[in-house]
Amino acid sequence: MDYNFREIEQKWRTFWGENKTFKTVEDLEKPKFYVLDMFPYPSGAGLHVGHPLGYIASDIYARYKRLQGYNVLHPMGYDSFGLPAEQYAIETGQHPAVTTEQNIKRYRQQLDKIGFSFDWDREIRTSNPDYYKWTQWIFKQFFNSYYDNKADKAKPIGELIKIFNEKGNKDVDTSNSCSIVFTAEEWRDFSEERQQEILQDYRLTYLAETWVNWCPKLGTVLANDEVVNGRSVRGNHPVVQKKMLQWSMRITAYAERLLQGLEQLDWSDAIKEQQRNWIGKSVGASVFFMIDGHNEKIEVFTTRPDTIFGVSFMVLAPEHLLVEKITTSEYKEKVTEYQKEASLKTERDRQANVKDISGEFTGAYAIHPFTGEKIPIWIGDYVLASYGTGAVMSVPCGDQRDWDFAKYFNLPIKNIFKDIDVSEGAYTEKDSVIDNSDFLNGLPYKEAFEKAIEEIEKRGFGQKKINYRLRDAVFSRQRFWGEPFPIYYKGNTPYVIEDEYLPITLPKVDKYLPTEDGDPPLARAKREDWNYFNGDRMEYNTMPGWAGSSWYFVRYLDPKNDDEFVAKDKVEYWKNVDLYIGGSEHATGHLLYARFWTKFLYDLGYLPFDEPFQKMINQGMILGRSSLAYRIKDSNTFVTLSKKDDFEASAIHVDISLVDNDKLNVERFREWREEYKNAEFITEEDGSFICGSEVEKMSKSKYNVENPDDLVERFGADTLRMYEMFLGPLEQSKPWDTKGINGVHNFLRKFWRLFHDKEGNFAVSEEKPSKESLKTLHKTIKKVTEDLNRYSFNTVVSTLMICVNELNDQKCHHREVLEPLTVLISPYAPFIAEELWTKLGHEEGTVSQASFPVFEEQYLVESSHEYPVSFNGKMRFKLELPLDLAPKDIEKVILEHEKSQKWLDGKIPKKVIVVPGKIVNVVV
RNA sequence: GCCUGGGUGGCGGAACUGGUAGACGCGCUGGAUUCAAAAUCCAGUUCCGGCAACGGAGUGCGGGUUCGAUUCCCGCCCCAGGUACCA
Repeated sequence: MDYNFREIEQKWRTFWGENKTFKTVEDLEKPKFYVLDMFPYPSGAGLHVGHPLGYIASDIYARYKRLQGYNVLHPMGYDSFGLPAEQYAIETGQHPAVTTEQNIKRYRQQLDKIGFSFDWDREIRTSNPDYYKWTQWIFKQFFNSYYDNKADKAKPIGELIKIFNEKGNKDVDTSNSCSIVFTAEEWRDFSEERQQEILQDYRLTYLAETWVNWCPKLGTVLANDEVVNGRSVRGNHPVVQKKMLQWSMRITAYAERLLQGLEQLDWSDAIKEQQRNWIGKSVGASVFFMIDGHNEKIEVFTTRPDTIFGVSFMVLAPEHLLVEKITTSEYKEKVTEYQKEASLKTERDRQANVKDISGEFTGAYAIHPFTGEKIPIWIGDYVLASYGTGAVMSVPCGDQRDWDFAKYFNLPIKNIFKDIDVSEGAYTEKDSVIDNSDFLNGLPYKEAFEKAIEEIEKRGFGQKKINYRLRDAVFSRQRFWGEPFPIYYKGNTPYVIEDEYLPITLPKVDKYLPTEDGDPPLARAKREDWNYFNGDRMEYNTMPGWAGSSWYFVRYLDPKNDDEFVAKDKVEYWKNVDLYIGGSEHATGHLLYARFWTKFLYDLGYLPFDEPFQKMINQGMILGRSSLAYRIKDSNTFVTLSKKDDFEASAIHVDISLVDNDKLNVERFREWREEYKNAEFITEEDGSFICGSEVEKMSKSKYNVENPDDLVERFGADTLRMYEMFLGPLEQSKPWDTKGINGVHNFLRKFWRLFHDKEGNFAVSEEKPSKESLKTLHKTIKKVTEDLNRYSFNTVVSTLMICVNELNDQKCHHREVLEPLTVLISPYAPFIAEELWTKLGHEEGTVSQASFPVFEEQYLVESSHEYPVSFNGKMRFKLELPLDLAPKDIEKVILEHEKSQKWLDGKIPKKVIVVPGKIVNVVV
């Protein structure tokens, strides 16, 4: 019997499904291992060959760990709230739940074909009320918590209220946005509404007026990472700035812990660095400058307090609140004009004109805190209102932007660096010695930095300060297809809904669009459409896409629990994810938010770990290889690749199924589309038409998409799995090439043939295999184990190929070799392995319950080694020598060898290096 | 600009801690089988010279350390991803 992969794969797919082979239960006897994929959004387009890449790798690893005796948790689910389903609903009136359900069905079918060992009993969907009940519950925990800076953790808001009642807010050290100070008496006298308003400033999720990225076309707010170059990532629509009352998450309270936590994670440097940059910690000082003739001061943030004596002017952002107050009448007109211009500029324009220097003098002066000098105050749009305090102390000798500004407006440039020339530009290195700076003179950077802060604090015009670029995360979306908030309003005051009424399910609406007043779609629901209603109105916003994905990895541990988001004993057993595989595009979104929520739930004692994903691998993208035909301008004539430069021709994407090895099937091309029916061709000399090619993203519009279903049908899932791994290192982006899949398919057939005779009968020998075959086997076990341990999935495939090639040459058909080899290959090619495992006589279990073979040194012991002999580092010949030969004797044998004579050419070698068991190098 | 990766045959890639560069696969060339094709099998395939034995060059470029460098160090070029008036 030949290798009938279709029959075999169908058989085992059914078997695994019926027997729930990969169902996982807690087992305290076994060590746990949690392997997780980033769960997909089930889009209508289905999967292309790039999607399963990460899933295949994680599945291989999950199967490998299982064979090693671990209790492996390997679940899958769907991030099923999202914009595409909603857009489709707007267009067709179809409820997003319906389309989502259909898409999930299709995803499941495609996934099942590939033979993943997921425990489908643990499947979750973020849009399922059983699931989002707990997303709402977690939101409530954020609402009911504040951040205690002293304890460096979140605590119940009740504790804070108690403190307010007893002592007011004077001494509390929290992460907050409260700008007033009150006593206990005052607190108690506040109205309920006022108290709630103040508490908002302390809660870890709170309502606040915020500048948001508003996308008019999508009718929603977008997160910063959903906007690129002033346009929405989804749909590429323009995005403008708008002020709205929004729910926010106080992620800034966790900035330092999110930064520190990275140290202990086994993630790529690139991702860690991205998160570090995103958090953007800078250490410096906050300094106050009095304004001459006003009872006002300007607060600036600087990372270079050591250069404070170099300040020769100040610049405020055009939007800065003090500008109105301090501008003198003489300069009023110009300043107002400049402010107007700046406000009209979009963020994009400001970025595009980095080189254009602009600004206006306000007519006002600040007083230098140390020297008492009068410093002119300017406004300029290179200072951003949204960062720091929106004001800078300008030190032209130490900052290039300040230097440029000073040069342009002819402002003084005071040099405070010893022996450094600043006439051509600012000196931004930190290796100089301070000069011209009173008490800082003669100090190097680090000492001057500390000394400056010390003096600033001592004299009371500022303090050391740490600034973060990270902003609180906006948590409201004006969409329908998301989690409703567990919130109702009395007047303008929000109240959370009691646990017993959760989940608050999505109400029925007549349309999925905003109302005429611009309220979100949920405002369309009538009172009776809600499964719970209280107060004057319900919250109309829904949660953002990242809400459900910020904690889903926990729900897999206990997916059906209706009393808790996860049971204590389950989370104690499984803990966090040991291996997480997914794309790197989530670096500053999902991966940051999930870490934030985990730390928060850890603070409240709900989770026994504070980092969700211990080890992460980011798989690269599989790119498509597009085929291009060149059409001569204004004609229907196409020209073959080698002659295209003789014409004025433009490239047209051709469906890759019409092209074989760059050769276009001209007949089928004519049939492909009506417009090419009468196409003419200028061919190569041999009459063939050759296409050009380009490596780019897989997309329908480029006709370069390969569908995994087709490949499974033609070659089998085992072949597809192995080939995707064989393409190259997992993390790397690489082009897809369907041609190469044959090589892997042939390998599996060769492997199958080791177990069968010429007639196709199962024929495995019970005799003792040769020493050589055992050596091949154990060499392979060793390499495969090592490679899997370092996640080198591609080289494992090569190793297995080499092994099968060698066994084939050795005519090895022995059980003692083939049985362990079957287990070895099973993580990659589970279907064929199951079939052969059964044939080998294991009727009882499946190969997934076998034990991973362990390599034995004894089979690899060599008595001799083929020494490469180099002369001056260049390998010239090889010589087989016993391994127990002493280096001195090796040297002797080599030098006396006839081939050496030629290279020595009568000369005496200067030096002979013998590395026993490795190489010999002769220096002439 | 800054940060993080990376640059090896016609292509994807291998070489894990400095020790035979190009494993494995694709493609290509030749041969066997076949009426023919597909499939399969065998041989060859880094480049240059040579029928060959063999010789020379060679891991983006230039330099260095070393008996020996794809691997380590210095300078530069190019590609990909991220990020940006962040004070």
